[in-house]
Amino acid sequence: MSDLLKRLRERGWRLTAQRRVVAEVLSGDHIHLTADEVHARATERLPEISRATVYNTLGELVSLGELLEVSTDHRATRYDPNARRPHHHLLCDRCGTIRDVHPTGDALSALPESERFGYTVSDVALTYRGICPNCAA
Amino acid sequence: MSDLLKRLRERGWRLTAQRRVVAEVLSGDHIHLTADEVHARATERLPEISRATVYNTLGELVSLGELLEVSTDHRATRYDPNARRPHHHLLCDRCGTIRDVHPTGDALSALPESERFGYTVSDVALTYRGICPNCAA
DNA sequence: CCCTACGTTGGACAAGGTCTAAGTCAAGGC
DNA sequence: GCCTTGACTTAGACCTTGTCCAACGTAGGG
Repeated sequence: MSDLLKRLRERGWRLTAQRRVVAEVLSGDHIHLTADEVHARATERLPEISRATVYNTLGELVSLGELLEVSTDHRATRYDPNARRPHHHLLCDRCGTIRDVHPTGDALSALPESERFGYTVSDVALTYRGICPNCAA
Repeated sequence: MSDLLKRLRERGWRLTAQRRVVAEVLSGDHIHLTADEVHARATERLPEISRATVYNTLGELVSLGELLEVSTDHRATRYDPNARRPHHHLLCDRCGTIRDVHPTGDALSALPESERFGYTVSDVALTYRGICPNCAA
């Protein structure tokens, strides 16, 4: 959080109340909010913050590599603040809850050259699906 | 295709011209159309077919397990007719082209019990990202 | 303390998808 | 073959998610 803001300042970010609030709302583990949820929580602390600013800020954080976009299904994109540590996701099919997980092995190297079709492969996303203990009960 | 229609009849599907056309449009390998693309191609063969019917039919095929939804980013969901053979996807970040790929190993078993958080895990989706040879040139 | 370029705002707009009420038609029964 | 009926289709309104813009506000260098 403070770390994040510091890094952003060093990269020429102007530090506004809105950006601070968005960064605060996103801090923590296993946080995967939609843009609207970020906006709702930000509004609690800074009532006048606009949707456009939330989208702008999220977009900037994504291109700076501080935030990860997670698109699970065709609904709203979620944002994952845990972008600096590589990880994958475990998604509950019923309630949509997401957990960060760390499978064994390296998924990237599991794709043989013959299956790359000439692509330059740079990244891989793994999403496990299932039912969380809460929904199973 | 004919196989597909036969399976659907056996499951009580009423066989209409619209459903036939949607099934036809989707047949083939490495096909990953958006709902709108399906609608456009279906319209060539059956001009009056409506968007709602295309969405309905796609949704039904997905719940019958004949079609796979692929949501790559926040843009339109794509539909993959290759649902009966397990496979994963390789996506071009620039133009959005998707290829079906078959990595080595079993991604499902790569998630240790300690990383399952009590979830009943049933499925895993792997999406490789990169640049396709066309866009690289 | 001022200036100015960067940031924020609200509202209009666009794309993707869902819903509904009214009309149509596949297919089983005669 | 023809009727009947409930499943299917239709057009269009509507919703959600996300983008764009022109006018306004302000962080931070000088």
